[in-house]
Amino acid sequence: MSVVTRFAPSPTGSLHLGSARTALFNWLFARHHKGTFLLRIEDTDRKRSTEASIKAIFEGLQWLDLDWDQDVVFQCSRAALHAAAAHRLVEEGKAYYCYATLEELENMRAEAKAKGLPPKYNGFWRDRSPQLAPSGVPPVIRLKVPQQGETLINDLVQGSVTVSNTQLDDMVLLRSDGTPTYMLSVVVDDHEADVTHVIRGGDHLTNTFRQLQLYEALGWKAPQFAHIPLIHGSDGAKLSKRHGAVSVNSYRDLGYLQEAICNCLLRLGWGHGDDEIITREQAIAWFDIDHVGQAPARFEFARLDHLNAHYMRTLSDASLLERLIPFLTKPISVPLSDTHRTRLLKGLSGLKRRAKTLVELAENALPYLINAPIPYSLEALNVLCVSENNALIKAVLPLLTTVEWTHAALETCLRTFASDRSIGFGKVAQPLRWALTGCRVSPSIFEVLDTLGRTESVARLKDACQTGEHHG
RNA sequence: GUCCCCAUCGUCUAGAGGCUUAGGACAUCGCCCUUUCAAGGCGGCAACACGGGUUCGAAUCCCGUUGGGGACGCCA
Repeated sequence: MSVVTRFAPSPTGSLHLGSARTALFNWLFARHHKGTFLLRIEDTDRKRSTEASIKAIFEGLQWLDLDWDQDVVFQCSRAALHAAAAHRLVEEGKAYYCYATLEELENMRAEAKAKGLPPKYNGFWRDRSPQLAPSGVPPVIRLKVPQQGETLINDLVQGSVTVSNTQLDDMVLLRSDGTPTYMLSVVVDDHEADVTHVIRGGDHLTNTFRQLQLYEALGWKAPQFAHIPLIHGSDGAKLSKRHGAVSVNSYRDLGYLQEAICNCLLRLGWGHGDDEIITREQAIAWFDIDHVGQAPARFEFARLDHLNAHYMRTLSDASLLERLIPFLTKPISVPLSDTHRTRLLKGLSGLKRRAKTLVELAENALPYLINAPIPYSLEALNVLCVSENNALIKAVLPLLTTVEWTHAALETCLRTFASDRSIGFGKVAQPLRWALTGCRVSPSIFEVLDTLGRTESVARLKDACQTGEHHG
């Protein structure tokens, strides 16, 4: 039988990093086995589901390049089918109407807890005749879960996990307003879609005991389960909003590449020998759940930064530029002109080695995106107004008007200039750097000159001399 | 409170009883390169949580302890 996996997020927020990894694992498993990867939006909680979340989830998945097969299924559109399953179980005597109020339930749990028992519904209406139902209380439908024996999960990641059925309570299948709960919908929909492998976060492990009971009651074969360990923050607790950026969309806005995010997520809880940089193709070829670890993994930025820097460096300049453009318009707040685009493309190879994120890259690119006269910070002015520096720049200027404008020629010219005066090259380069970029650090000075071009470079240097004199 | 799960360098991991003096990567530290900052190269520091078994032999199997995490909704 061909593999069918699914990613089934609830649209109550943007795509969480942990959910993204779940999606990635499901996607990879399906692609590896040449199976099917489905997307289902679990919007049975009408109060908390939002259009914005649905949009964010689609965006996130598309950005990560995780494509799904077949149409998206919106779970609430199938509510009638779910309700029918619940009513069938009532008819078969496997489920029943329960009239307990919210207050009563709260009391039951408190009472059980006080006695050192698991906090659960006590089965009050399990064997009572509905004739005794109080008037005006709309009932829920609960599953009759056997109270003897135990339930076993043969989990593909966690191994066999057993729980005593006394821990399980008669869960609600249909709410008093007639809408299905997650427990019911998930089972019905996974069954209808012929899902073969349910790969999801470890926080669902205990739900699986309940869902297994439901499969049993409905007389359906349960899929295989694989509960992957959760992603934790640097403090060891389940990754959540208080750890800072948590949605994939926010990582995109922080300037991370989808390749880096996927590679990073893939290596959280899974490994393939000594391989660290793993392409999409390799991931598909190598990924399988038997190598997924059982321990939760901490997410830390350092690794993501490193991977991101790597992927930025290896991307072609042309495609990196395309990804960089959305980050550029912010600081310069004007559309990219052709001159700037050409300049940037030329300077990108030196720039991309010096940044961890697109945001950082955009910041460093700023000197290429402005024209003389460029703004000088107080720190820059302090360098430029030193008379030796000013004189040095003045002395270099005539050379620059005649030298052949190539990286190699510029290098020869400036190095000769320095050695003729018996000064270290740094003494020449650093004032020039301040004058040309307004910054303490930049790519190689020859590269900066080459990238800016003769006209712009000379203009900046002339302006720097004037500005320096003025402040001196 | 009840139940379930987990445990190799600071972090992510390799490890399927002898191939292990426990390997790689990130981070960190040092050196080289060098016009700044990076990148790159070379090297250093650094782990099998603890205690019992099983076995000729255990990071690997079993039990316990400790520590961490997760779940206990008419949320998903």
